[in-house]
Amino acid sequence: MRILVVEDDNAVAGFLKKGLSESGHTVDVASEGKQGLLMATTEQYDAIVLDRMLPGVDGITILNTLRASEVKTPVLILSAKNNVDDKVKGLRSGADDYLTKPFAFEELLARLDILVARNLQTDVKDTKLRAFDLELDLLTREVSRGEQNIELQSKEFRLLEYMLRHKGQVITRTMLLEHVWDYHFDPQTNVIDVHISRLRQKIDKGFVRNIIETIRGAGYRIPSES
Amino acid sequence: MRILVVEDDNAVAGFLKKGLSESGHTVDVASEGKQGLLMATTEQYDAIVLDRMLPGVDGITILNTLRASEVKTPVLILSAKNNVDDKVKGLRSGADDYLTKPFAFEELLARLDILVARNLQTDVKDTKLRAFDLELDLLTREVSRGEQNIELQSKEFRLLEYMLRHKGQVITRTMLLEHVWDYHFDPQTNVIDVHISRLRQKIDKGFVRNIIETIRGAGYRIPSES
DNA sequence: TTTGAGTATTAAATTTTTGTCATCTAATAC
DNA sequence: GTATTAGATGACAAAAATTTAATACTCAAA
Repeated sequence: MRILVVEDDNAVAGFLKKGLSESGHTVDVASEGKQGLLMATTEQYDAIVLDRMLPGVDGITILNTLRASEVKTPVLILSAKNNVDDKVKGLRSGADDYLTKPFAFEELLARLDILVARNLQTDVKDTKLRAFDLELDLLTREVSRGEQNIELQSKEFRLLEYMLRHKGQVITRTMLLEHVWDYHFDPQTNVIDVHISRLRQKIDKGFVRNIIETIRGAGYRIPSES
Repeated sequence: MRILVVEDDNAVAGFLKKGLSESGHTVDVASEGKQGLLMATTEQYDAIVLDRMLPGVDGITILNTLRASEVKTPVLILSAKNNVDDKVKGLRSGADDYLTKPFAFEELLARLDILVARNLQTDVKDTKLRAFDLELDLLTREVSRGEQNIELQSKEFRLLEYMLRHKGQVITRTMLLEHVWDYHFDPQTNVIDVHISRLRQKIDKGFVRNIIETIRGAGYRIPSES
């Protein structure tokens, strides 16, 4: 479990790092707000422990910025302020928990565990696959590119789903035959080429950026990002 | 938002009921552990506020029983005990939050809101529809009854999905024409009857309990429970 | 620049799915 | 008990999706 601690007080930061590490977690420490924000947005953490009072910025401001940029990592605020208004304000800003100093390390650990367990549960079920402005919703079976809705046949849908799940890698015809067609032999025809062609007519025709690339001599690919 | 308060101290219970009601919530109070357990398992709540110290039973015991019987309603434990071991024990038993008396009502409210919001998020993403031992997974498009896997055509799948989403109510042919076939007129044929028949062959044939009931003169129904 | 292998596209053939119709069965009212 | 109506089902027809096959295009090496 990977945890980011944003805390300027070296004593507290050290204490947290030591304790969390001993409990088997990986810990990164940011001693400054801006640095913490950067790390939180660029790296992937299971939870963030955020000090309320940081030099320069307020912890709440960081939290707001974080939530505004779609980062959903659970945040536990740590604060010396023990008055109700501050607590409520912290909780209402999108924090998932709020603990006042001094605190018992055991309690912090228990609370972090709960936050992470909850989040895992939720995380598991992202029902959408994406590439550029193309979106495929596994639940509703809707596919769209930009604003436009696209109707796909069931084979086309499965083909696109498989390719999106393997975004970034080269997908050979054999892979597609095995996993989309369930053929465990070579049908000696160009079924796949035909389906790729039809799929392209629907998702790439009229757009500048093509979703499906041809890798000559190997197969196809949907590039990872930009 | 519907909240169950399990609290033996009348003063506290009254305070909570008044405050939560004023914030627009519906509140039920149980002054005894056993009663609380019964209400929590038979009724549907958005959150439970559970006193740690109840006459007779311990709050933790109730919590354990609740979780053992698959009740996932978020629980906030309220306690006079402010020592770390107790807190940790409470949190580790499956509570979602732990607040010590005396507490500020505003903080309780903020914490309850977080719990409920979280839970709603999670709830939304249940990708399975069920009736008796029949299960339909919207994500993988797999349908099974008991141990057995069932292959459905896309129309059959949509038909079954619609019926499961309206489990318990009578489903008229007009409803099915509108929502599964997208016909906004009467095709004057028995398309639906034929599809129901085919669906039944797949999901009901060979089983004692039928999933799809005929409501003569009205339509069909999948009964709610047992 | 030419050539050939690899890929794209179109049209036709085939298979699968969906819909229609006629007949059979079951339920309810008379 | 019989008649009448609503629903169930099997066989066939229509429509739609998928596959094959023929042909055109593209890229890169000789």
